Amino acid sequence: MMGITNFFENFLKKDSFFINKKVLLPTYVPEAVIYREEQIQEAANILAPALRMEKPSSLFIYGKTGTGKTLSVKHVLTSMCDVAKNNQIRLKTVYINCKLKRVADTEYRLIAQLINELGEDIPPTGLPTDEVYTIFYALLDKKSCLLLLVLDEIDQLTKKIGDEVLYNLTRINTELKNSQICLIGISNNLVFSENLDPRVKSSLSEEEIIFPPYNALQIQDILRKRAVLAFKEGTLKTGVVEKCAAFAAREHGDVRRAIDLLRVAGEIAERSGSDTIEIMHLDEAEKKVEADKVINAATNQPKQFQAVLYSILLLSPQRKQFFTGEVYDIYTNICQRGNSNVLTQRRVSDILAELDMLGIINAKIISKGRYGRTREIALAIDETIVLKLKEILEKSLGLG
DNA sequence: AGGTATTCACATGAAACTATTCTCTGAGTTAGG
DNA sequence: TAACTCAGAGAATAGTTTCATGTGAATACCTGT
Repeated sequence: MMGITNFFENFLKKDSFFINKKVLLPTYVPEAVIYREEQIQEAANILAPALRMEKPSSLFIYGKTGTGKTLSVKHVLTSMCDVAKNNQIRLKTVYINCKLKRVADTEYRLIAQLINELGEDIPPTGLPTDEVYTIFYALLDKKSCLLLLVLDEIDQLTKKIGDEVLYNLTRINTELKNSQICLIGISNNLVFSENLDPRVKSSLSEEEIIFPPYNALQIQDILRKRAVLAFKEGTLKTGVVEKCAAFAAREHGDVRRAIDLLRVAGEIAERSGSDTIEIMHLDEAEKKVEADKVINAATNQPKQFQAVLYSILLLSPQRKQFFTGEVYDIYTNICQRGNSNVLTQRRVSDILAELDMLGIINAKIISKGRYGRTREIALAIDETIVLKLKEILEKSLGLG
């Protein structure tokens, strides 16, 4: 009893070396966006007509994850909103992330979310989709404003439900009397528009901006800027920022990851009772971030999915690589043992593809000639994670 | 030997089905006038 | 008669099944030398 109280006392007394941890969270929007001035200016040029209530060209933004796309767009939009407010311009901006599960990842939910943003409530299900459209039209027209609609991770949306939604959204303008809508799409996928309906493509990507990855030096600068705000002076050992940046630069310049890494390193250092953040903590953070990612992905999946993953884990210590059929056999066994029903091989094949996407396995389709065509599967995660993951899955699946 | 043709073991696609969650509608019921 | 309840029809969605078609190359099967 005393021990734990002491712990809390000490915890309070020993002031944290975080000044403001929020700065390192992905939701943080910094005052200034550095190394993106060019792109921001270009976007501003394209969107500026909106302030005169003229519909700007629709805009498409490409770039890998963590290259500042979302941040830059948000930055531009907030300043536009400020100006609009000062000058009583009826400009509205809506930002929607299409990847968010149960928020905007289907046609119905996307429109429902839009209606929500305009300040109206809509039931989560039960209504026909075209009725939702009608409500949206009416609502938007009533507002008589210019709407700048940002669809983040738009590639995820079209991959899942096709491009009909986008077509409908671009067509809206011809139906509206008092309002206009301007689409701004953000995509991680550089060849996204290739497999789009040509009608949609032409009306959606009138203008395009490409965000190149940051290089290591730029990442360093960005990290330092944040670190100054987040940590007390002198808590960050030299070399930590450099290593963090180098690591991110290797991974196509993903700053978000780098910042995340820095935060986790800080947390680990704090918990271990150290006064400074060492490179050692960074290494540990790297492992933890990776492990968390995998474990999160796995636990959020349905039972059957977990069963497939579990059979792969069982199979992997014996052999470096194996094939779909072998996984399926083991999986069938597990299901029978766990008394759950067995999925078809067709479905398992899809699950394997998903596991590949999540980066938990490496699957390559190979042909073994006379002996068929199949996926060559290898586990892509660290040994230490495997044990942990195995435990979690066993518990979740109710296996002894 | 050299060239086709087969054939395996899945992959990949499309459509359709199932269970669940939710709304809306309208018939039947209730309570009050 | 107005308000209330409650079953049933209809939607959206996730997860899956069914049916159909595709596919790369190691082997089997020819062919002519």
